[in-house]
Formats: sequence, C-alpha cells, structure tokens
Amino acid sequence: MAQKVMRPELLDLVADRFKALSDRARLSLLQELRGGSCTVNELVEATGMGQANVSRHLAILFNHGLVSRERDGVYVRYELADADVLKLCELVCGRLERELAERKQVISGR
Amino acid sequence: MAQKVMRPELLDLVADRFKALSDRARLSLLQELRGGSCTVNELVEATGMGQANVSRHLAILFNHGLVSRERDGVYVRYELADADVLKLCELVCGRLERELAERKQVISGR
DNA sequence: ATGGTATATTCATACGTGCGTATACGCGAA
DNA sequence: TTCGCGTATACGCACGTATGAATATACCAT
Repeated sequence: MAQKVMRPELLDLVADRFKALSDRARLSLLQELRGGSCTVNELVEATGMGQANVSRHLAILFNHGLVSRERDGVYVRYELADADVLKLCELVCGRLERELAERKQVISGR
Repeated sequence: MAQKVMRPELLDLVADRFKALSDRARLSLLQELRGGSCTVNELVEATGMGQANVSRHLAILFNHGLVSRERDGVYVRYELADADVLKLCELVCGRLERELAERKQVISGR
C-alpha cells in the first residue's frame, strides 16, 4: 500500500514505462542482456532483427533508464540498468505461467 | 533468476500484458479500483472518461485477468483481480520516484 | 411485453508505433 | 585527412490503438 492517490502526471510516466516494456523486440533485447553486456551488432546477430531496429529499440530502453550504455572504441556496449527490470518481467511471467497451468487443468479436467 | 531462456511465444504474452498496463486510462481505472469494487458508471464519474471508453478499457483489463467482474442486477461491479497488479505498479512507481528525486538533486545541486 | 437504465459493441477517424531502406554520425587506423 | 566500420537517425509506409457518437444488448420494474 503505497500512496493512496497518484497524480495524473505520474500516471502518464508509469504508462510510458510499461509501454517501453510492451514490445516483443525490446523484451528480447533485455533477455539477451541478461547474459551480460552486448554490442549492438551482437544483439543484431542474437535476435535476427535489423540493425536500425535494434539501435532504435535500445535508444528507447536507454531513455527509460532500463539499460545503460558505454562507448568502447568503435563499439557501444549496452547492459541492463539494474535488477528491477527483471523483477518486473518475472512478476509478469509468474502470473502467466500460473494462468497457463490453470488453463491446462481446465482443458484436461473436462 | 528464473529460467535462462524465454520462449518467443511467452515473450509475446509478456509484451501483451505490459501493453495492457501501458495506457493512462487503464491505469487510472486500476487506481480507482484500489478503493474497492466499482460499477462502470462510478468509474465514469470518477475518471471523467466517456462510458464507452470505460467499458472498453475494462474489457481489456478483464481479458488480461487484471480485473474480475460480477453482475449485480443491472450493474456490473469490477474489482482488482489480485495484488500482483499493484505490485507491478508500485515497482514502477518506486523507480520513477527515485529517478525524480535524483533529477531534483542534480538540478538543485548545480 | 414495454419502458427505462446500465453496460457493451460498432463505426469512423485521428493518432501512435514498428519496420526497412537509405543516409548521417562517431571513432580508430593508416 | 581519408577510409572503413559500428552505430544512430530521417523518411515513408503499413498497421495498431484510443476515442466519441451512435447503436445494440442485458437486466429489472411495472
């Protein structure tokens, strides 16, 4: 139970943060980064996405503070900003897995 | 640290779940529901949104299992499905508040 | 069944978003 | 500086989504 009322402006910020996470491409980038920092090209190869696309999505994640970046000569290395990002994903995953399990029960139970 | 690899299909489900939460209108509905179950019209009055809009967004939240509903005569009462929804929002809010605090420090510190 | 109220859905429209292609930028080597 | 490579951005297009107005549906009372 945090604060009772949330200011509308904060509501927009929260919505934007969720929006940043509401894309398959960005989630797969975050997942790849769980294994450690990556360059853009490494992520291009790992995900099969186009280079421009990867760069764009990384910029979005960066602007939302979900990843950090650091120049390494010609390369730019991206990495997860912190563990909160994964906590969010795991909360959602946990729910989904429970729901899928329930659905299986219903199907096999009839 | 849950599973190492996430199947692409699950990734889409997660993205969809986040997408359901990535809208100001839906978040304000969830916030109103923190005070207990509400009818559609109560939510219309509380949020100032149009009736059709409220009904649509509630349907989306319902389809994602974020709220439950129950007929009460002519009315339909909606309520939060469980506490996980709020946990998600609070995780994001916590981050945002920390970020805003840091930003204030930077501004006032120069 | 009829009327009235609460809720859901349809339709048209405006806006946002993701993508590929092409191009610009940044950095190091020669 | 000029070249090559890695990364970022601009443009155009196709698709998705949120919205209000109008309409349909569900329920209760009479």
